[in-house]
Amino acid sequence: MARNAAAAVTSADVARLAGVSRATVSFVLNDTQTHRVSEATRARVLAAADTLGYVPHAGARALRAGRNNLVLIPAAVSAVGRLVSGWIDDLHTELERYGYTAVLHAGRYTDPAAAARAWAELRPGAVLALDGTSLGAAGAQVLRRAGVRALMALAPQPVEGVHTVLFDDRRVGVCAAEHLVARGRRRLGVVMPGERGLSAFAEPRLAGARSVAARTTATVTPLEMEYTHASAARLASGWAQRGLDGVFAYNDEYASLLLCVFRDAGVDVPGEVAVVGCDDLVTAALQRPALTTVRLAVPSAAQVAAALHDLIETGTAAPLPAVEPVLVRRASA
Amino acid sequence: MARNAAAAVTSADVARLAGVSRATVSFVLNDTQTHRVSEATRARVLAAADTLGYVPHAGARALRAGRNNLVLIPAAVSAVGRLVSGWIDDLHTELERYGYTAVLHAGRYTDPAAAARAWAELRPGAVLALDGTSLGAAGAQVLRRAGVRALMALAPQPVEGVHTVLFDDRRVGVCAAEHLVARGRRRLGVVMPGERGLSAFAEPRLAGARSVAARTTATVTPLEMEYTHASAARLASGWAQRGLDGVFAYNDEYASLLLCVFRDAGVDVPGEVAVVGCDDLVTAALQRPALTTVRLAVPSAAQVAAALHDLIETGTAAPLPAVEPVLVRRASA
DNA sequence: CGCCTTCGGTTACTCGTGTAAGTAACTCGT
DNA sequence: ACGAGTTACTTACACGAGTAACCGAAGGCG
Repeated sequence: MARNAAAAVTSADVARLAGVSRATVSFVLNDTQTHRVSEATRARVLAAADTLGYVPHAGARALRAGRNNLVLIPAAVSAVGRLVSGWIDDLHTELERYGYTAVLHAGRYTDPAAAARAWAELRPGAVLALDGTSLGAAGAQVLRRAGVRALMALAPQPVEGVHTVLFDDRRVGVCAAEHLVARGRRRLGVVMPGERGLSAFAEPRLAGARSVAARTTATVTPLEMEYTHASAARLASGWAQRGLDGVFAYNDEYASLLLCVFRDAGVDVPGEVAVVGCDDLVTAALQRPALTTVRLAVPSAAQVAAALHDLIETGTAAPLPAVEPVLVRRASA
Repeated sequence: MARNAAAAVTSADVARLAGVSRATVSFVLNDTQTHRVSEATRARVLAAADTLGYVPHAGARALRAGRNNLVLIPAAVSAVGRLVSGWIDDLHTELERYGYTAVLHAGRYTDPAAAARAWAELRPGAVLALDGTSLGAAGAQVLRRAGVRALMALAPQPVEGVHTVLFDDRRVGVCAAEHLVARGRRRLGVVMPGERGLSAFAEPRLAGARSVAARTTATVTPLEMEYTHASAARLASGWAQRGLDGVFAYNDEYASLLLCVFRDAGVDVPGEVAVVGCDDLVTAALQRPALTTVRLAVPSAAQVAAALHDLIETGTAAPLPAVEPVLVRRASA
């Protein structure tokens, strides 16, 4: 296998084989309208490119054009729940329609500025941050200076220089906690998941629940929990002495896990403890007891793709509707 | 907001501000050992880079160096189950240690060659395909010609030019079907999920189950199913007239969904129908009845990262152990 | 004083593309 | 027959970064 010998094939190779100049190759392959090429040479060029297996160099193209067609979505895969995974796939498809290449990247960075620098190196056309904290005003400035045209983020309040889709995780916590309080619960637990990348969502949800407690007679206790049977079982086994009568379980997956270990430990739901999840996953309605949950209405992938395209092309886009948490009441709370 | 005016800051800007040549900037920022720079100017350069918020242009660097530090993982997010999502995050971290930037990308391509071309445009240092079909010999050649150094894939048999980790989804189907047959089941159903990107896994699993049927008295019926309550309920409601006594449910998530709708429809598990999942997720053991499943032992993220690094640097790497399916027996089958 | 090193820097070329500007050949209208 | 216009292509440069080769000044040594 002549790996090193077989250097990457460039448009110059295609030009040589087709017996034309490199410029002509470029005109043909990009279908440039301002220049005409005879059908004969056009065919020769296409044939040459095909036999050589020519693929343009995105880096070189980005260098020349000053931007590329990447859309970077910084997010840890495990932080992408079932709720958004389908949505992200749809977004891929929508963006492809505009000619963009969507890409997911989950680095483990010490601070937001370092993360922004790493993203900026790729010179993406757009950056779409799904959590509220990873793209702040400072990071936005770094990316802008690096020539990134479109910055979009889900965030609790408008960020300077970023097209913000308003979404406050605190309101999720408020929504869940208010429901629990309305159902007569006073000693609330809030699950804090251990998985990577989730604290950015979990912390504000906890804060939201606390704000509800502050204006009522309720109390809030954070409950550290890994997404493992052992960790959940540990929580359930010592449940009696905690004396909690309501739990907001971060999301439906954690909630389902809790329902299982509560059942095994003989803790009655919703009798002894009411449970609220989040995301309204397919399985939520199928749990026994059926899971009360918070549904999040996210703008459609098509809307987001269109907005990103506008941002890249014109620098501005119509504001997108805010994400509203809606309580879906079922049997568990 | 002076978006267009504020052109991207380059190393030339840094050089100007620091009062040195661009070469010196490059030597300082890359800490080049072969050239010495006085402490004074080194400090000036670093300060200038910092105040300007300079970030190198990955494309330009890739152009010059002939390769970049990207590791491309082509996979749809929704096809990445809970099983591998944590693994992929770990892989991100491990690769970062070597200085690589891992990136996930899920395009919807008409054929594998088109997909390979799209990936090749980015000129990644490595491509890691997690499903057996997306990276064939033809795609490998395209990528090789584009200068991609490391190609790695999970595949049922060695692929020309690709560092293959042997993993045959058919064996998953065999493993599940053999267990069902051993438990006395003869009329088997195999769930074929509707989600994007899953057919690459589901088809061979079905084939594996069929091969078991072929050498026994059992029959196999494919069951089209979406990951929705409605689709699952439809399957459960017409269950009696199908006359099936065993199901391999593709994975644990589909299996859990099935268990729920079977329970609601009054279909007894495992009495009337035995159910086998796959992946051995956290929730599998917690289902009622506890879910029998197939566990897949994947090489560690650290092992894979090391192998990719070796491939990029030296062109060869030690073979990784094959992925073995292991049946985990519980109550549902 | 002449010659060799070392230090600290610069100049100049390269990577692969896209495109503005230029050019050679051919057609056409009067 | 000759400028004008059209067609079909080429030449030349820019994008941002890395680095081999070069270069002047200072220091060391006989």
